[in-house]
Amino acid sequence: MDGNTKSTHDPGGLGELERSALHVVWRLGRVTADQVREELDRPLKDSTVRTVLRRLEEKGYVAHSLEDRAFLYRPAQSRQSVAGRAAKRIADWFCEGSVEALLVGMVDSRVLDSDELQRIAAIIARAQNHAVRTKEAQ
Amino acid sequence: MDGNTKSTHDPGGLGELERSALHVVWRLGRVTADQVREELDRPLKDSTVRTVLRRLEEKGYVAHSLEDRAFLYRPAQSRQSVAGRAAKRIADWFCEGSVEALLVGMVDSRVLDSDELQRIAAIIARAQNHAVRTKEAQ
DNA sequence: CCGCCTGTGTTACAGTCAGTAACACTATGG
DNA sequence: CCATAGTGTTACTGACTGTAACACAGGCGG
Repeated sequence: MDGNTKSTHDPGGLGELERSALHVVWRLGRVTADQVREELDRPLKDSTVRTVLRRLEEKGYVAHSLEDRAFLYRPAQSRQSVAGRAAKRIADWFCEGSVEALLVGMVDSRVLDSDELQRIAAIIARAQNHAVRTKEAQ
Repeated sequence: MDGNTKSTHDPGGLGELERSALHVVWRLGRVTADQVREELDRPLKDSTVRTVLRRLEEKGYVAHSLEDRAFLYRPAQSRQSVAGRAAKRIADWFCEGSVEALLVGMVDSRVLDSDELQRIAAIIARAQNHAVRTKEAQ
């Protein structure tokens, strides 16, 4: 088992509890471990939640600062960014990196409707243009 | 502990070797375990590859049939389908199921360019319409 | 001044999964 | 009837995650 096989796993993969905790951090913005614990449906010990948050921090998903001698966690990456890069990984894994192929796959497997795709593309384009114009105007 | 926590993992998640093997199956279409082994860069024992293929079958990614008293593996799901549904999972996990939000995230995190998205959407729409018209014509 | 409360640091264990492979078994052709 | 080719079974290891206990430190009320 030479073990050199390099992180056999999805790097930065998240367990279910880790995702739930991350969601809480995203939702509330700045939270203590205890607040996270309260938000989670499962009854968990304090130390459990703190461990999860620490691991999330090690993985770069959240960050913390000391506020009033207590840890305040906050997101280190936006939901969007995480989602976007996760999608990119999927494209890398199954579409040789082609995002186009991924979109085709989504339409193909009825995860996404072709009309909807066009609609969304238009919306995004508009938002983008608007942002650009707004920035240029300043 | 209690162990009821339901598959703490990415369901249907694939390891690196499993993905590689699956790619070989997709590429060659119908293969024996030994052919897969030859295609893989890593030097692996026959039994290793057979185990991987068996697990891929258990997970529903490939299927096999006996041909000339040897196992011939073939894909059970298309690359597209797997990619599409993997993307859907990402949307479920990080975008509350909204594929739209996922696409926004991809543009946002520069995985996908807004213009490119529009271009792709147009291409897919054309392909779709063409397919529909072709089918209707028959 | 001292123990208590609150919050952090550290360590650990069990379950699951993926990578890897040895060994046992069976049928088939020579 | 045996060698060979191919399948079935079982196992071990390391990583990752869920889960938590226990230990430690610094203010605060008495």
